[in-house]
Amino acid sequence: MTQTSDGPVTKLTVRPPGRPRSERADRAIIEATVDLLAEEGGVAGVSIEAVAARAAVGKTTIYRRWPNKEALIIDALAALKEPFPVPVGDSVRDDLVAIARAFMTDKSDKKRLDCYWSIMSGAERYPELIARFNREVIEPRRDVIRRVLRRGIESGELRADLDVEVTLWLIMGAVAHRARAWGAGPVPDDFPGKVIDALLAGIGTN
Amino acid sequence: MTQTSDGPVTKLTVRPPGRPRSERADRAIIEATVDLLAEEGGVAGVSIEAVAARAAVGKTTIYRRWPNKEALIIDALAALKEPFPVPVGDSVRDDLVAIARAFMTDKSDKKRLDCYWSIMSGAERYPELIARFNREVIEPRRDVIRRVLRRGIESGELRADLDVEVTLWLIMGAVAHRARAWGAGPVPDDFPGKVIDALLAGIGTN
Amino acid sequence: MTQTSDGPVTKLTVRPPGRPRSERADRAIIEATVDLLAEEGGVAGVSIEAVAARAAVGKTTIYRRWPNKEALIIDALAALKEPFPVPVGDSVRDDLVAIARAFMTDKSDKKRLDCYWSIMSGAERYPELIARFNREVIEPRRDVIRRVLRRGIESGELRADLDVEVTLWLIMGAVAHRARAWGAGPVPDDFPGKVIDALLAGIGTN
Amino acid sequence: MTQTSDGPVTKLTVRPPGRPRSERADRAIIEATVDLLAEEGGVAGVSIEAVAARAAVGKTTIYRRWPNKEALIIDALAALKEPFPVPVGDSVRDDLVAIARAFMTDKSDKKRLDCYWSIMSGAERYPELIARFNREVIEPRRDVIRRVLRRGIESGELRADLDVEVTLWLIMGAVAHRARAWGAGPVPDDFPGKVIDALLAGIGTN
DNA sequence: CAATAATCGAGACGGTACGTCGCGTCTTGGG
DNA sequence: CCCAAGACGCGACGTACCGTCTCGATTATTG
Repeated sequence: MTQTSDGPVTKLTVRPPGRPRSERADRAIIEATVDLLAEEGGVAGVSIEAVAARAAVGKTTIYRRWPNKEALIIDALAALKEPFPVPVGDSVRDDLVAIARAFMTDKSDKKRLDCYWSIMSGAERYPELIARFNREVIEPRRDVIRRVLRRGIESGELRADLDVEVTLWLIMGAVAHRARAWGAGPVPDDFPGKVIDALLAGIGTN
Repeated sequence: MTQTSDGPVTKLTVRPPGRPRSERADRAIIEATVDLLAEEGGVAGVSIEAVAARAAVGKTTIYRRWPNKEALIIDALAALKEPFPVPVGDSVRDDLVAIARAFMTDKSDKKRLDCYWSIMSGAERYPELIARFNREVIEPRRDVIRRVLRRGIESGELRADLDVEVTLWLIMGAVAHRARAWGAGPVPDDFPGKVIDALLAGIGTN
Repeated sequence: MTQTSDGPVTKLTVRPPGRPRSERADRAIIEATVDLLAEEGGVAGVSIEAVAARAAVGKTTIYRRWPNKEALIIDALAALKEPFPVPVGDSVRDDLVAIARAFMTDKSDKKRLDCYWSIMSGAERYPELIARFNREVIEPRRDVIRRVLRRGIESGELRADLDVEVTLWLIMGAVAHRARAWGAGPVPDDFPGKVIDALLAGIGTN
Repeated sequence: MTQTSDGPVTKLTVRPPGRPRSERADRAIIEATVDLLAEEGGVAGVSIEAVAARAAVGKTTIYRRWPNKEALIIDALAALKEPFPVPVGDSVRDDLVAIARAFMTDKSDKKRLDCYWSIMSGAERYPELIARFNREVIEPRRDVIRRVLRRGIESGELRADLDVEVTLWLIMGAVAHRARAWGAGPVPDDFPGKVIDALLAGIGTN
């Protein structure tokens, strides 16, 4: 820190010497990575070489920023992450349906959904990736459901003795598994509603 | 079935000419495949090269039997597959809990469960694999639940207007997702019971 | 040595197990190397990648045979080496002229001459290369001149007190330097004769 | 020639605006280049990167002065170039021997000789370099020999029908080739004398 | 003295080649 | 005909330099 400044210091980080890293390259690399992740359908389909080619960037430029493919994809993930609003509708039931529907079809574009599952596929080869993905993308969304459930308990719409975590697994599990559609065809439009209603009413006779 | 033929039985199956394939190799390959699938935690971790090395077998010996990795793993899967009995207990509730518990922890060893999830992870890189896996391993187990649910409807233990398929997704989803335990730690012993009870009673206040 | 043979052993080397190395690849690689050496005009112009591409061969196949570029070029050199006949003409003078002319223009194709100088260029970056080149290609040719000179001394055509090595440097030096034609244009046809004649007669007045 | 101007002399050269180029950098770069040329033993061993590192200078500082490596080395060469006096001794023979010896061992240090051959090695990868080197360093020295030869012809010490150019190739070739000493060890002290004497007397028996 | 302008070192840029690894396939001699 | 061994062509890996291109900082001269 070479400044002898007086007054409130505002510059907390000094720019390092030399040519600064190109933000254009940053963006191009992340975009190329996300595109390949969605198109190739899996972490394995994303090669640094392909990313470099598509981003019109030298491999060096990628390796200067990320030590390996996993790290690159983790950061590309961040580009997918975006705040998921807590819905506050008239009823908890409608909110849960809305969340389920959003999660299954993702209101944003197809690319994002493709990436989600591409990442889940690669899974265990890239444990750090899956961990961060859960922490930064999945868990926030689980938390949204958690809040709605707690609101429901307080408002009396849901049972007071509800086990929130168990309910979370029921909702997330049904939604995520069905969305994956392992050979079961596209998700019917009324599926989210049916799931939540079944869950609310229970399947037992009293 | 290679028979050693005794007595007057006419030869129904002719042994092909040349050296017969080594059954020792067959077993070693399948075992190595299953081990790798469980250990490496993913289809990608299973390379023909690695299987051959672990089975102490030439790569040719593998490729003579299976056209590709996918086919090999499918057959290795069969080694894991075993009949899943339809439980007929005193109550449908107990049966469902038993099924859920069995599915999550699997009666047999850890290896089997690891393989299940390794395969699910591989996902769309190996569509044929996942398809056959669903058909031969998953669907039979879903069918067991289906039967129990139908029995519950008939016996009056479950609601008459129950949507069986939706219920299936709820049970299977919760169970499978939780078993995968994406960072959530080991499955508590009472989890299956809690899930089924929550589902039976419903989470809404009538 | 696993053979229990009787009689005179002829098989001195047993073929190693596995698929034998492709002689076609051997040839293609050497040829591609020589071509590139001649065309690109320098060791630096020969890249393993380019050799592999031109020979329609994987890089692995090259690296399996040679540890690095230097080693490859050394062996490619051997393909250029071919016996240089000791001329036995009517006079030592004519023989020397013939040798000089052959060395400058090389009776074989242009490619060989290009390679010679390409190798000499790379020189110090590849000391082992230049050493072997001298030993296997240059020195044999020097030896041819040496023999002719000795014959001349015996026959009385050359001075008895001739220093053979010094004479060698004179002949080889003039020839090689002029052939290199550092900006001096193509070698005139009568140059070899002029050099040898000047050398024979001496430049001094008695 | 940057003059510091004194007295009434009108300014003939105007110092350009802005920060003047560092003469320290100039010197450091040239010195580093010469050192690398001698040490690495070849044009290829001289990389701008290496020069910049050794001169403790930014690469920009080099590229601002010279458009490419070739140009840099050409200028570095100039630092080596120094007038080569035409010897006028008692006899042409002694003069030739002196020149030959000087050329082989070079009065100045080892570094200079190393550079000479490093440059000659680089050859056709750097045609402009070799051309200028010949023009500015080699040819002047050839010219010195040329003058001595002409003087010898006039004085009757050398044959009147002498082909000066051919003789030049003989002397320069022997000297240069032997100095390069491709594996032939250090140059014996009496080599120059022997070469010139052999050339003067001729190797033939009249 | 402030403005101007070319310099400086540092280091990122796109690119090419390196030598290595693992893939799935092919091709041997021997059992 | 099977088996092991291992070479084949291929493609991606991560590294090292290359020559070029910005940067902020420095250092002279000029208005």
